[in-house]
Amino acid sequence: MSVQDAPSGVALWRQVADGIERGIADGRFAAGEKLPGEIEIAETYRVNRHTVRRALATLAERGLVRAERGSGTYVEARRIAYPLRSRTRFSEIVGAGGREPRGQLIEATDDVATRELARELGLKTGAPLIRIESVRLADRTPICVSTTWLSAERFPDAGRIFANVRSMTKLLAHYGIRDYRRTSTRITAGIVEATDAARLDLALGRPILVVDSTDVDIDGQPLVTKRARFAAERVEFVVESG
Amino acid sequence: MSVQDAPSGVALWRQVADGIERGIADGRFAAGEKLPGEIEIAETYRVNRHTVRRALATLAERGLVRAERGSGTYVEARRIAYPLRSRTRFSEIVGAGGREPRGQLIEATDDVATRELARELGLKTGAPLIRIESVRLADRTPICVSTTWLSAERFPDAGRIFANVRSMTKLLAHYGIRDYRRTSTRITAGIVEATDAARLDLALGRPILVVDSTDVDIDGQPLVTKRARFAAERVEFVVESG
DNA sequence: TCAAGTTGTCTAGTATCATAGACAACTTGA
DNA sequence: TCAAGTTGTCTATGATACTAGACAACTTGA
Repeated sequence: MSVQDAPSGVALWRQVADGIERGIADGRFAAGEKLPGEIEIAETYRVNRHTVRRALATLAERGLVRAERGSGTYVEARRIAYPLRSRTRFSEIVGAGGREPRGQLIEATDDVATRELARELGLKTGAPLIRIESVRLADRTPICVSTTWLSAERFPDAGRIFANVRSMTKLLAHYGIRDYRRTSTRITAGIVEATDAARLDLALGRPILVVDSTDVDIDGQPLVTKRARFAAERVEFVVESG
Repeated sequence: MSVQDAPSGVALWRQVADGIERGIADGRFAAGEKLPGEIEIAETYRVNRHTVRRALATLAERGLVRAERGSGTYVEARRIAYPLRSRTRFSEIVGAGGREPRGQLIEATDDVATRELARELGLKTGAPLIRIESVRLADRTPICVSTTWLSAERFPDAGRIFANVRSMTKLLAHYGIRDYRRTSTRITAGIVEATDAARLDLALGRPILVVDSTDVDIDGQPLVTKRARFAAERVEFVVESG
């Protein structure tokens, strides 16, 4: 960072990494292509080569690029990079500034906990739940459909409230929950089902990525659990540690 | 940061500041309301009180909160906080991860440079320009309409290309421009005109914020200049130094 | 074979980040 | 008036970020 700049709170290597990742995401650096050399990148961003190396190291760790000694660094990613952090919520991915984007609600209905859901939410099998179905778009292209379950006892009227606020963060805030984090993200794959195929505008028989995740409050108490189904041909997950 | 966490590249004080700002933006902390005490915030985020103080200091510097010694810290912001950084571009505000959002194109036409536009773009009066009209939404609410001018000589066919890529970053990338920054952001106010009122879904006679800005490439060469008109009752600008 | 260009790995120094503790200055309400 | 709670300021310490320079190891193409 130059001396005269006010500290942004975002490390330089992170700014460089984000810049390169943006370049990959919007196609300036195509899959398989060679990135500019570390020295050139350092000059572009006006930082030290070591800072560039740190940025590239994080991208390599996440599988977005691959460094070849003596040759160069190459782009590995092929689809939309979809970061999964321990604090991931859609409003954070899309960031501050504008209002948070909203999952498009399909329906909210009552449900009861299977043994799986009960274990995930720390409830008893058969406990009353609220089930929310929603779809998420990027550039008007459906990216995923997801099902969210909450305890109907802890969050009475959650379906009606979600229909109004249409945001999980606001829904939780309505119950006094200021902050929460994600635990136990599990990723599998499958074949799209008919209803999901229609919602995703996807042909029958196409592969999907299935993501099961649970959000807990700051004390570790489970709040909501979700199963999201992504069109595999449109996204690529990048799991981060932080 | 706890010892076991991987470094995120985002300073703790910045994470706390972003969290509080998000709380202000989505209404968890209403205007005029008192924030939790510094010690309580520190416990919520599990950081030192000094770290919280640094976060609050940046928010205070930007006018979002106001600290009163012996009493507490109070929320000042009233509308959507719209950060204006020297590197502001919409894709950065909205962040990485999803695809970048796109300004909704209204029309792209030919134009010629007035003396004002010529000075801003480093061209001669009467030079051929391309004018792009677009509207920007947040949660389906129109936030601003903007007019963008580019040199028709330097960026031939820019209107047609923008109609395809619908993104200023991609448009510039198409001409080999990897990086650019914003200079000379000027903010004034006015009364909405009829065409803008319709596009903003705003009643006639309502106030607007007018933002004139110019983006330059990494060598300081002017690329594009814009005039954006914001519905004043929906946004609040926060000019940052970085 | 060899030169040029690339990534990998050291050392070292400065600035910032984050924690920790203590106390002052001030406001509020009992 | 006074106690409790708040923000403001100071010192101190260790960890991390960033820069700087040098050189090794390797790939590519002439």
